[in-house]
Amino acid sequence: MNEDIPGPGPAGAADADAERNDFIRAFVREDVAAGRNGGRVHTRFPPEPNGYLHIGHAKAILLSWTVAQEFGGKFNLRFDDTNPEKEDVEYVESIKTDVRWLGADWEDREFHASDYFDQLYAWAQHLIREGKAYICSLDEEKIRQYRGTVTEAGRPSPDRDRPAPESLDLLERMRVGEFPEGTYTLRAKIDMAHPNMKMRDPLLYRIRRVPHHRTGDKWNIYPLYDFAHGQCDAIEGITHSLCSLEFEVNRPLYEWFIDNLPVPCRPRQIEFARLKLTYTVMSKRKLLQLVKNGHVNGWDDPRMPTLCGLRRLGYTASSINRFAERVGMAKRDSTVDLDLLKWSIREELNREAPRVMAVLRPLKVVITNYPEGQVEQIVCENNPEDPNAGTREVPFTRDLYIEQDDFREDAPRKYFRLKPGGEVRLKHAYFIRCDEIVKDAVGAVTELRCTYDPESRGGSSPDGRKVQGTLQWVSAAHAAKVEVRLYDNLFRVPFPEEGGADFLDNLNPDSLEVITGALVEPALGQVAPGYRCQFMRHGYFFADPIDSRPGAPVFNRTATLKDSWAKLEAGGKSE
RNA sequence: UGGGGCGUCGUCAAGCGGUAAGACACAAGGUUUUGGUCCUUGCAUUCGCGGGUUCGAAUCCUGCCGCCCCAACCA
Repeated sequence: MNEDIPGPGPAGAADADAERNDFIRAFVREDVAAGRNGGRVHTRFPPEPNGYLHIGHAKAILLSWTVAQEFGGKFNLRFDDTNPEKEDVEYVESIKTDVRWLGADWEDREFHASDYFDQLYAWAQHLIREGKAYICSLDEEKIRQYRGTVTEAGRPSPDRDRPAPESLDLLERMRVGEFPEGTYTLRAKIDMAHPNMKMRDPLLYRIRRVPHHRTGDKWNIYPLYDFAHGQCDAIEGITHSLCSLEFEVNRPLYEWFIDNLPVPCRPRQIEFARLKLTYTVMSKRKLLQLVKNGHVNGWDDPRMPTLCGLRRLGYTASSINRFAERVGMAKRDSTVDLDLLKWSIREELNREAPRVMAVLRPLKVVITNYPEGQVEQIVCENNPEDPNAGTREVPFTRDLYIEQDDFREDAPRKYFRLKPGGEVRLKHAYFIRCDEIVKDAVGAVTELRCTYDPESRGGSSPDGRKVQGTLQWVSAAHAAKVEVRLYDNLFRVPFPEEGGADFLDNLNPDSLEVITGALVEPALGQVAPGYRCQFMRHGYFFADPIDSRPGAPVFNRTATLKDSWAKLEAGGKSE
């Protein structure tokens, strides 16, 4: 790496957390105090390997992980792979990468629900022998009809009292593949009139004559979520099974299995509100649609709320940890303001990211009274927030570029930047005054002819005169040309589906602007992928790990800086 | 409308009978060689609504109202 350039930004480890308190931790504390499960705490994150993890999963992962940490317990990663039709190994690796990136450590405890298929099958047989499960021959449509509705009780299946030996035999034959899909199911015998629909003889196994990504063609039947989840928890010695609110209605069933099976442990399920964010969508189905329809460039497109997308945008794991902490934990359906997420990365990068100068839309400036051919090395501080960040040298010459936005021929009263006859400071360098505007045939400004004050070297004048504006700049002869990608919110409205709208209709057409001719200070052209910095007065940027090439980094805008000038002007208060 | 859950600032979220934390956002000042950061100040006389209990309620009781989840051989 070029020595002129300050070191890379923060890599992103989770930082030590302040004391947290929420209803889940209160329950756990209670359980530990009461000595339940021997006072152990053991949590797990159970993703289904059918998609990429998003920021909502981060909240769940970090909850289980930090709870385990705080109570001196353990944390497992378990793939909930009971539906071979939807799941694939493709997703397993990305999920592991993302969980690891967040800092959650499952050590050697990576499990799969499919690891327990034999045990689950044995427990299914156990239930049949106990008279608590039976093979049902109703088809899908009939099962639905017999189940009743939320206001009417269901009716018992005609097979409800099938003798255990017969059910046992049928189950075995289902397993070995004697029957086509849909012909039989295994159901628990609970209560067809139960007010909780989940308790009306729920299905335990269905026939699926498809290979599984881990067990191959060993099985022709696969357990359903309810029959797998709690038992898997119990097998792993999980004490606290933390999941989102929609599983609240499944809890009585979860407990029914724990109560009726000789399981080795008594896990407790506790539900919390899943994370929703403004200006985005979170469901796997919709994210998949964005990818499949080409609205974004893949799961790791920096506009996606996926963890790989956020990582590629330039978010650090520590900023996401802090975000999750700040969001809090409760049971209320809620939608967090995207600004809170953005703030979590800005706050960190403000502290740690080196400042550099970049001109996104260049406007030529010639310093007419500066000697031609002269090159001065200007000393620039790397980070005003960090005295230890040191300095670097940036070349200054007669021909420079500044930002087009930083010059205005007809400037409003509160415009502090360069205007005809006006004076500004070039950051760390000199005061310059605009003397002359050069325009092309159609009247567009192509060049500014300015004079500098040699006495103002370093950016301040001995006579104490003040300038209101400070601009970043680059030397025309030395600047490196790079590609910059300006990312903005994926959707143009906070609630893309509000009022029954199709979320695709609310995509933000300006969510990505690619700038190919940005000019940056010379050393920045040699930066390694993954480099983080602040482009002064623009925002925080991240050298894209995928599209950057040696000597040709591509910079993704992670977050903008707050822009109170834009706000002023938009509010019509700039006069 | 059968069951389950939830309603505290624009958005999250503390509070658990003793008189409304904090964060983000927002607003107004100050500092500033980033119109960034930072600092100061402001921002719920009120806790979905109505009754009741109490010396005292966001917290207890009660009746409404609203929102979410459950009728996949998905998780």
